[in-house]
Amino acid sequence: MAESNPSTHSFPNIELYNTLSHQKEQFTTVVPGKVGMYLCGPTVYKPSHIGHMVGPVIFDTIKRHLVYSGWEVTWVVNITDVDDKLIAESKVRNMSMTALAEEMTADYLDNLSALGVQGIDTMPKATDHIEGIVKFIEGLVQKDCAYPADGDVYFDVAKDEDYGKLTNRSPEKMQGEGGATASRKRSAADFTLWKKAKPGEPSWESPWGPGRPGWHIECSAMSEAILGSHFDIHGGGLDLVFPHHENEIAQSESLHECPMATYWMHNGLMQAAGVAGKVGGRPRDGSDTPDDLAATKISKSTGAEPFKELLTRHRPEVIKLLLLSTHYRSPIHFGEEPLGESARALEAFERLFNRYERLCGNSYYTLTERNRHDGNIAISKFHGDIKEYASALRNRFLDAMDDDFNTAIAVATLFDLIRYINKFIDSESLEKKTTDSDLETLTHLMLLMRELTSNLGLFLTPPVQVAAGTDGKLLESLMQLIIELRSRARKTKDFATADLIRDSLNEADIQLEDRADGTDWSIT
RNA sequence: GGCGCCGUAGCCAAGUGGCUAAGGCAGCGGAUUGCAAAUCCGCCAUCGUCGGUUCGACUCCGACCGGCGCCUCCA
Repeated sequence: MAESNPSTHSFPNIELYNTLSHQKEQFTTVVPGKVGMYLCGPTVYKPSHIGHMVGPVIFDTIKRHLVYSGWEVTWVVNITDVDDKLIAESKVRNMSMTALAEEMTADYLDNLSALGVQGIDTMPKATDHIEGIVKFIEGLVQKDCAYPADGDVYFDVAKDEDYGKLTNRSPEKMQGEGGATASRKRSAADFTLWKKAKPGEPSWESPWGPGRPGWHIECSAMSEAILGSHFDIHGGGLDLVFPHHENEIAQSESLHECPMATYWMHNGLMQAAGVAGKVGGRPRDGSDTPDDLAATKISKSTGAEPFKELLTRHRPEVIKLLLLSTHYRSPIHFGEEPLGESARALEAFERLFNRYERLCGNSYYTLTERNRHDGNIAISKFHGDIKEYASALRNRFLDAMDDDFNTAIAVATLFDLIRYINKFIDSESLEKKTTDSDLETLTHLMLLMRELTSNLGLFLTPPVQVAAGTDGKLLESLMQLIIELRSRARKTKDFATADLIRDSLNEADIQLEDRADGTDWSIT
């Protein structure tokens, strides 16, 4: 039982890729046994699209794996609720910035909830931390790392010796924001910490007059307030590496004189598939022009559809499986075609879950989600070849996750497990006769599956029924009737009628599956 | 122009200096089925091109070709 005491825990070796060092590093935490993790969240001025969901899904899985492995994790995702874009959009929609932010935050939360992203511990809003932000800027001004200019405050890049270390840039080579602020800045690379308010704009009092925070400062101030001046993991999309994270490092490390985060993790960006669902790369043949193959980043400017619209066509689980089938640092090939493939792949899991439920009477979704420690113990409940297989498969899965959270390999092992369990059911003819011992083994195998799918954050809750309520009952009884009639036809070898029924249902997207013990139906 | 990533089967996508280069989708053959569906078994790649390093490279280096991202708001 000493194992349950964090101070005596032995933690697995985890390696993760650090953008700062451009290589994989062994994971160690600032405070033993505890992990502080900060992910840059959305600016809430428009409904979120698929791109906004990548980070949360991936980091939810990362948190799951760390918690599963014994760490105590605090995960922070910020909400940027004050910003130029919010001000502009609230004018267009003739509403207050606060109301707009609340509406879009609610949209964001709905989407996270649909995707089963459950691990976020706190979601600080920038407007709740103005005081801390002002103090942060004051500290920088006092240390002469920043200077006020006509109501604005700028970070002085020249005072930060290692500015650019995250992205290998030097201030001299950068063009900077330019425009109206250029004349007030000492260097083009200097960036805004505090922005003077124009008449009518939302503003807060400060030593430099009324204004609002610049883009980067909130993350520095809020991460410090919640996680401390040096925490473990800072994450975000690859598009945030520069300038956002570079500037966060500059601010925080100039003020605190310690590393801001030990590990900087960045996820790949969504790519909209080009023609024929292709991603790009080398030309395939003379007929393919590069333009036809081009994949491009999905973003607000390319008119990505709101996530909620996507959810009307695709179940959250399908989207999640697609996201996890690619390594998090790679670009993700996204579109209707890949989503369709993901949906077909997903069915293999759900058919097995249904099969298990038919045999054992238990829903897969009620099975216990084990942690790593309990999973280690549970492996000993298998015997012989099955034990060998289960143990090897589980190790393959865990090795992949320990190696920079390689969910692509982890998912692949799951497909192997599906085949293995189906084979077990087939070879023992469990559909025809079962013994207690067989069912016990089957349940242990399914518990292993459960342990691993929950680690990824997959199949947490039963799929929402397409037809619910009274309509569902009506449909159910109609289907029972139709199946009964077809069954009678089959018994009298009237296959023409039986096939007519099945084909007609097929055209209505209802699929029948005949089994020894009856006929199942499902909506495709 | 500067910084960085990538190019693996029809499509998607892992991976390794040398045993059989994961897995998914699609396809083909077989078992099973009244026929299907599902399930199981089997088949399906020499890793953009050209050089170099090496006993040996798809994996390391170089050049070239092609794609993508960042340098401006962006998850």
